[in-house]
Amino acid sequence: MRRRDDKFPDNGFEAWGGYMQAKIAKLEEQFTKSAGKAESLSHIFNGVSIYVNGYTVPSADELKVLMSNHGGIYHTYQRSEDFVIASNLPDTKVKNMNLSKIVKPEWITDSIMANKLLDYREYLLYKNSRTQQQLNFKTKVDIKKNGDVNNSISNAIFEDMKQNLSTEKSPIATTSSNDHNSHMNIKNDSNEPLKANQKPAVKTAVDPNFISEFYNNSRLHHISQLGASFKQHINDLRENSNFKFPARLELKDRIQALNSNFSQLTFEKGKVIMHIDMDCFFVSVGLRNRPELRGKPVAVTHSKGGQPRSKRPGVDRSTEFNLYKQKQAKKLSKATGTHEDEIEFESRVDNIADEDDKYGSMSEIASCSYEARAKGIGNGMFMGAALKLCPELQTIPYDFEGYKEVAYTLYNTIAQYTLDIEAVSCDEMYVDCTELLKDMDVSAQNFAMVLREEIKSKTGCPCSTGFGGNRLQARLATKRAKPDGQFFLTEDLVEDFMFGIELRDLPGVGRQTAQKLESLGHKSCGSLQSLTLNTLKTHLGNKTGAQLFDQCRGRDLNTLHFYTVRKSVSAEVNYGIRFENNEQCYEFLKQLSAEVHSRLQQFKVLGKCITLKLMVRAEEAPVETAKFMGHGFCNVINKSISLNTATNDIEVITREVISICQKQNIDPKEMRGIGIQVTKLEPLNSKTTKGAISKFLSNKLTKTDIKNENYETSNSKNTILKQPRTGTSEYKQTTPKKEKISLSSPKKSPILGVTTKSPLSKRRGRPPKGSKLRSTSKNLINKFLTGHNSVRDMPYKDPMVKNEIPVKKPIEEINVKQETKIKEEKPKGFLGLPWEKVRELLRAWLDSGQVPLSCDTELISAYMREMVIKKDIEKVNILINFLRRRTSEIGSSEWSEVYNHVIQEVQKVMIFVYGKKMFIGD
DNA sequence: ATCCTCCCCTAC
DNA sequence: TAAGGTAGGGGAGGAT
Repeated sequence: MRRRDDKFPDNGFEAWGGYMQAKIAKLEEQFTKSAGKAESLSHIFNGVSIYVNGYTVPSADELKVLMSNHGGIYHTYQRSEDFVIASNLPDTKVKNMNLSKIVKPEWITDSIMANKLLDYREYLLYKNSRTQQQLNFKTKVDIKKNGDVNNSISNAIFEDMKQNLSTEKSPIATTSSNDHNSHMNIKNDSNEPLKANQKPAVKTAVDPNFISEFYNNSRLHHISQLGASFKQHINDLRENSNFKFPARLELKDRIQALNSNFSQLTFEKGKVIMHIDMDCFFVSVGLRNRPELRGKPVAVTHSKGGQPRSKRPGVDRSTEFNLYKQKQAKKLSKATGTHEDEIEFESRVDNIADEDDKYGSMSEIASCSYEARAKGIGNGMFMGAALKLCPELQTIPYDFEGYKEVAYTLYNTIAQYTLDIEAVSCDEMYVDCTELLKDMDVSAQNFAMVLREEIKSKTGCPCSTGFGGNRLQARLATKRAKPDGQFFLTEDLVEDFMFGIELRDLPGVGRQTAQKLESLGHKSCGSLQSLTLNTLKTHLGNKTGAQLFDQCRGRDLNTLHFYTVRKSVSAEVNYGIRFENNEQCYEFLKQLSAEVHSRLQQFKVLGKCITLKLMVRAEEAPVETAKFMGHGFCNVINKSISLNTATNDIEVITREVISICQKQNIDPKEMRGIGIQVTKLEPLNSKTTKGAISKFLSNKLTKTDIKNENYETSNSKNTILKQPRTGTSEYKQTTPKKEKISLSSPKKSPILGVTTKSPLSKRRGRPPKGSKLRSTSKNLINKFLTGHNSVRDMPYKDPMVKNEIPVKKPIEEINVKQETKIKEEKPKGFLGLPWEKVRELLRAWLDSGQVPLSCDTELISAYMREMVIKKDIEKVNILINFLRRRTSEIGSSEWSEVYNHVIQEVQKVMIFVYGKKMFIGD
């Protein structure tokens, strides 16, 4: 079934062929290096992809089987089942496989490459069907002239195809019924041959490959994905690190070579938090190899510049723009009490000319240089408006590969020295430098200087850093430092500094909040300080109000999060959505579901809640949108469905979203945007490792334990949630009986991924008012508890307590005993404590100078287990580090046993929840 | 009270 | 032409 093109590289398309040849040569090299077998790579174009050395890459299905036989996960690119290729297998594993049939993961690790290959395949498809035709060589010239092969390839090919196609019917459409043909991406609505003077219709979401092409070009998509990948990157680095940083030595050398002494800086609370951010990231990356543009106003955008276009029929920009403005005015008047007509505000659609005007471009500016900013241009602004402000504005294209490269360099540079990093986005992070600076015994100033220099020399891009005693201060300091600078917001500066900060510059204060605050008469932090906490809460809500109250004083209680856990997975497309009928809409939902499914797999999660987001043209809005293929002025509909069991099943997702969509009863012609979101996530591993865990737990739970009544049941299925009652009878007394869930209303454990819809809420509750924690207890923790804060006084926060959990009997387990009653007892008061209290408590316990009681150890273990289950493992990590340090300082065997026990307990749950152990340094 | 759902806001 | 994504926090208001 597979055909083969043995004329490679293509002789009629040198620039492109040459480019591909180089790429493929590189692949070959990698292949040869790892396998030692390959001789050449060439192409087939049967809709499958590349093949190696005369051996075909297996089909998607074959590859799936092959990979999974070796314990790997198969990946596709472009969401088209026929295009490969990547696995998550380690090299060694791949080497042991039949390599001549497998494509190594690193061959194609980037989407650009995948796209080029896809393009190439398309081209070959195309060429093959037109063997008699000579290609137009104009594209070659264009490529040369442009000098930017990477970015002109697709367009060049496409242009070429269009030109050739315009004289006859699409060759692809005629070749066969093979649906790979659809990759041609040339839409011909009428299915009639295109006339010579007819242009092919534009691509919309109806095109089978639309999603991948759109995502390829979407800056926001790239930013989002890349940002998320760094959160994961930091997680991974932390997990695999021994937290020793040999590079610090060399860094210290460089600092000492500076031979400059700075005074010791003091930051609030002795913390040194650094915020680091690349300066106009996209532009800087683009300027690396465009030195001639340095110092000029430059913007990164899709638009090539002010070439006026002819008007699309039906476009009515002013009507649409007015709708945006009205909506904004309405919102503001509601928020501020001012009359709609009296509100003045700036809108993004101000200053946009008509489509056929030279200032009419509605291409968004992703990033612009400081020279451009000086003229009033800003990120997110439309190109038309920007050109009005600065007609000499230079534009440069996106370079997503470059962003990735620079971002990785940035992260890996910092990660050499510390892993106390919170990734914010691909070009921005917070770093807790407290330990680092102390350990290296260097000044923050020197450290910043050398670090920034290193980043600049490695990436060719400038960055700025800000230092402060908390994340807010560090962030504001960075803003002050920009561009290409550093700033230290020391303790003594905070008050004055904050006074002058504009509210809009506070993180979390966006357009809406800023305008609301302005309507209250406040523009700066200094002025907002005159408002009371309650006033703020009244106007902005409890949390936001309190946050703002702190923020305008330079306070920030939020700590850095070094370890992040994803809470939702989604994919949406709000561009190019134009359906003729419901079938097209459902087909798109199917494809988008596939995208979401693929992401769920990628992140190894299942979800229980599926939300469909629809953007529908508002009745008053013109049918033809102001922005080409944009969504225009829309109403947004969000509808969600909660499943009984978490899933990542593509069929289920597709079925549910289509079902939701049908219920909305929307004219498909009016759809302008579609998104699918999956929430209430659970780790995929909790299901797959269930068997192993159970086994582990059964082994762990010896008969003696059971006899000793440490557990009230012999069934071990849910011991993960159970708190062993180690010895004392105190727990029994304190467990309020009425909280026991009777067997007659079976509830399932959420951690096993089989929670029914309701129990989460049901099983929560306060302890009965009268219930007292054993105040007579001799154990220290309880003394501490009672002495410090009576449990009843604590904000009793979701203790996740179940006293009794009926065990769901796995269907596959026939031998399981029938007694499914499990009793769970938890030291509720302790588990209800806020984390800070626990830390305090832990410290008090460790400093008590006494021999630890096992019941105290259990309390701590139980708390940490719950934290892991709640996926709050960052805190667990901190507590464990603290515990390790202190127990090793104490040095007694009892305390080290305490530590070991806690670790063991935590790891058990970690494996259960995350599928792997937590990294714990030594 | 405490939840859930839908919606808004913010950030990059 | 143009590529208006994605995740998280939080609030309003109804259901329980």
